[in-house]
Amino acid sequence: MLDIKYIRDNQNEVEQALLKRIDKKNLDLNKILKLDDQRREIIVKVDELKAERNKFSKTKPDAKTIKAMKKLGEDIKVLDRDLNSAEATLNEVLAALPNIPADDVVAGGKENNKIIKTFGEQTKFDFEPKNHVDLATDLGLIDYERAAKMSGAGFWTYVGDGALLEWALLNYFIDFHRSHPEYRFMIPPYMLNENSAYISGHLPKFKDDLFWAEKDKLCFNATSEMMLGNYHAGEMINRKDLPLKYYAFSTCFRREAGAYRTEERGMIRGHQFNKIEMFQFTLPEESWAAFDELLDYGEKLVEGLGLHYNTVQLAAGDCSAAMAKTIDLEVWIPSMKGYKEVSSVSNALDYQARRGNIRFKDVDNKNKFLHTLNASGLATSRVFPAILEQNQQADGSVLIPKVLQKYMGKKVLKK
RNA sequence: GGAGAGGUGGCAGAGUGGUUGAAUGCGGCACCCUGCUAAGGUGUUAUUCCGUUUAUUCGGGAUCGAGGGUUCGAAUCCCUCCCUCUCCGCCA
Repeated sequence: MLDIKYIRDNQNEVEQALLKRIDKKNLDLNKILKLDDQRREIIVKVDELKAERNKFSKTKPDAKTIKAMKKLGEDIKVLDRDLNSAEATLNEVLAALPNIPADDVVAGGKENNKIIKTFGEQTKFDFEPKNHVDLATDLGLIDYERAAKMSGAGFWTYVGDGALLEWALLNYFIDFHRSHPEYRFMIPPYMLNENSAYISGHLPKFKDDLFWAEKDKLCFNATSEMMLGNYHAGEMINRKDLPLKYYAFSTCFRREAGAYRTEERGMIRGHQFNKIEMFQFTLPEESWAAFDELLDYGEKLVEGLGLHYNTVQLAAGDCSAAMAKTIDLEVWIPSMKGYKEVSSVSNALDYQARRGNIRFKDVDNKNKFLHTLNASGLATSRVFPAILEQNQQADGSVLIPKVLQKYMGKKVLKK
């Protein structure tokens, strides 16, 4: 959520910045400011009437005044209703506006994304490489068929060494984060209520992409970012307690309605996957340094596995709406001849904090919104296939990355 | 799921229809005093919106879990919902 006052005072700058990420035809700040004018007009009127009423409500009024006040009360009620609907309308259009992109974020969509770092190189095979679905099936790591039988397409079951590899990855991630003790480990609930999903910015936009427990009005989290962002919602954080750094494990659930393409079968895009998420609540002046830290940690995690990946700075139009800047880590999947996101490092500035009303008392004694950042650290569902495909051998076996060997008690996955 | 109790300022805790944004205590902050200083005194101490001013200020509105209602007037009465606690039931 952007600050209406800021838009009021900086209409041109806001407009220019937003045009980097959305189409002119979808942007009408004049309409928003007009709604704001209407809102404030009503406030002035209704406040005047209420002041009048309050004058007489301090003591017992006489019969004549009571009659007059009754009329006044009715007028107030009407104006209050007008005000409520004016505010609701304004909020709706305001909430639909995306965040203002950071200065160094270029305009345009996906086509303007830029690789800013490459680690390793594309694997050269002197044999016909398999895709990860065949590898996982042949090695007995993943059972797609029985998972589909139990739960439907888009689910899979980790089996034997497959389950151990998944577990090893999570342990590797967690051990890495444990070496930074200022980060606290969290295991949040995996279901959340509508209000929380709204605050995290996933409602109303992603309503159809979430799984719902209709009867209980709860949805399954699609990323623990939804939970971590809400963790301090409505709170006033002590300045000296900032930054607050967390990493959380959660299983994530996504309907991925209509998202399937044949090349994305297997584990690339599923209804359920595991992820460790990093999250920070910071002082405004410190959020870009925090961003660099999160990016560094994400990169180290992928590099530790020895996987070839690119660091990609997203153009404004490709960042999700709440984010001022996003850098993706994309790992090489040989069979797809493409790179798939394993981590997304983002700074929301005060956009999420405003929505969730998360503030701190600053040195000037004013309450201000803090900044929120998140980054995967990491999602296993893209790393797992990358390991299988990048590390496969001519005989169909797969070398286990060195850092995972101690969790698995072996160095190779074979039949 | 049933029955009961409760949700008030940073915390504890008064307040059951009218100068109550809210007593009192604790905590915080500022100043003062004091040669027994981990003491004493005085003052101050919520958020947010609108208007005005824009270094500052001033005027007004709203907020006692949330939303609605009754009333000239609601922290206080009524309804719905959420949450906490106690007891009972259920518990793959």
